[in-house]
Amino acid sequence: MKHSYEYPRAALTVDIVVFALDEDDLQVMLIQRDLPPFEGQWALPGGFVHVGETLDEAARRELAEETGLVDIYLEQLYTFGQVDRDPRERVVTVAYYALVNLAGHNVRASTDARNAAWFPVSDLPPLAFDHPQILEMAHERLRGKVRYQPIGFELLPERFTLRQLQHLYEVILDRELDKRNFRKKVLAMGIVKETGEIEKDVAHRAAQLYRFDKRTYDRLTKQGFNFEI
Amino acid sequence: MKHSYEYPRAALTVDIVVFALDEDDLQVMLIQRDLPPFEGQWALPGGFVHVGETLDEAARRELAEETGLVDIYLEQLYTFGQVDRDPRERVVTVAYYALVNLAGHNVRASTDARNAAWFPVSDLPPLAFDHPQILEMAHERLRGKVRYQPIGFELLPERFTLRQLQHLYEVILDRELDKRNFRKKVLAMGIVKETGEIEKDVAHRAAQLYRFDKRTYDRLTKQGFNFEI
DNA sequence: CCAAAAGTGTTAAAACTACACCCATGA
DNA sequence: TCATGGGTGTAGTTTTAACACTTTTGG
Repeated sequence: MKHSYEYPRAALTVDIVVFALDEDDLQVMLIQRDLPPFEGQWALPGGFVHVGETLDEAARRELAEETGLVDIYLEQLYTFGQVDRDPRERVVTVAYYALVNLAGHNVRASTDARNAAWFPVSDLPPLAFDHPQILEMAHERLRGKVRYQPIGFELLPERFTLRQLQHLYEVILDRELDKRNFRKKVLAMGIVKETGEIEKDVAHRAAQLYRFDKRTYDRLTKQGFNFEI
Repeated sequence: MKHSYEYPRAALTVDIVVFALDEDDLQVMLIQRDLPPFEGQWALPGGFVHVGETLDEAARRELAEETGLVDIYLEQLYTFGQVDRDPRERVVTVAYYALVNLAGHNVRASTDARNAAWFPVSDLPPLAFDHPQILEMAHERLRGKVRYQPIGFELLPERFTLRQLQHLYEVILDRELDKRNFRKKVLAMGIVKETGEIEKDVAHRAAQLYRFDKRTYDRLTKQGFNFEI
């Protein structure tokens, strides 16, 4: 207890909503708590911000420590400061959301005796603290953001089929899209490029593999473009 | 110095970017600092978050204390946590932005021996801390948000002319809009309603006064509508 | 040869853009 | 009567939405 201040101070934490996409669903990574409060319950990965690190650094550090995820897309979401959101004391948390492609990252199933697991956003266990609210806001932000920035690509492997891309949008936006119109739109925009390769080991006609063309995207973004699908 | 913790803690503040609209410009309210660091320089209104209040409450309280503004549109922007953003010690700030209509609010010119004043965003004085960065992000958010939510109405008096509304969009988006197309679009959307009243004391034909129709807006928002102008 | 997904065009409706003149008012 | 901004319509273009069949491949 060597650190004293004239006025009481809130503790500062970060919490991260990590999204990934599997065959059918948008998934979220949760950690099973091994300490009170909410011992045994599921919660978002996160932890205290050190006094010598930025908020982004804290989020990446906690993510690495608790889930093993590194080098992923990460963006600040919102800061939650309800007075009683933590039963122990005043804790303000800066929430982040992150996007990963399941193929490219090995997720540690368990770390520090903690249990980490993926859950579909449509079927979540009870969550600790105000984490349901944080998760809901992250999901809404993802739905909104995907309309005017192609961040969705972060959820796919480097090479992907147009079907995968369409599926991604259908899952995030929660509605069906017309295949022909979707392809027309995406190809006309020029933000994906053919790789010349095709899918392997599928029990039907193999699809072309595409990659995200960041150069074209960056150019379009500066002019302010609309990614409505 | 009675408040002790096991680990060092960052101080937590709020800062608010208050936008208003005058005849020609988008304006921002600034406060002249009367204490070091940056004594005498202009800065965003803001201050420390008390341990017993939420972040929103802190922002509204500081705004009332420093500028006299109450009951205005206020929304959280982003949390800034660079380690060295305050030269004294680690300070994390939760930034907000606010929108006011100049007609409806009396702004205290000076409070607590502080000096408060409006500056056009296009011509700002040097600012303390990382406040230029905060202000830039707030401006960008306003530009972006105005495209899919009619928050711009907060900058106008309750009754306004379509010319005023168009001018607002022109200032925020920083480009000229076609008068006929603008009117067509706004009226077709149905989010403004005629009041039957007309402007007074103008040296030309008096314009119809309209008011924002929040009911229609709320209905449209739920269906996810597009306010691109 | 069957199942499963890939791939491909057209048409009608809606939305958008560009553009110019007369009107009402107060000074 | 003049200066100032208010108010109005149309036509060409672009964008969007709806819609079904053939092709390829592996099992």
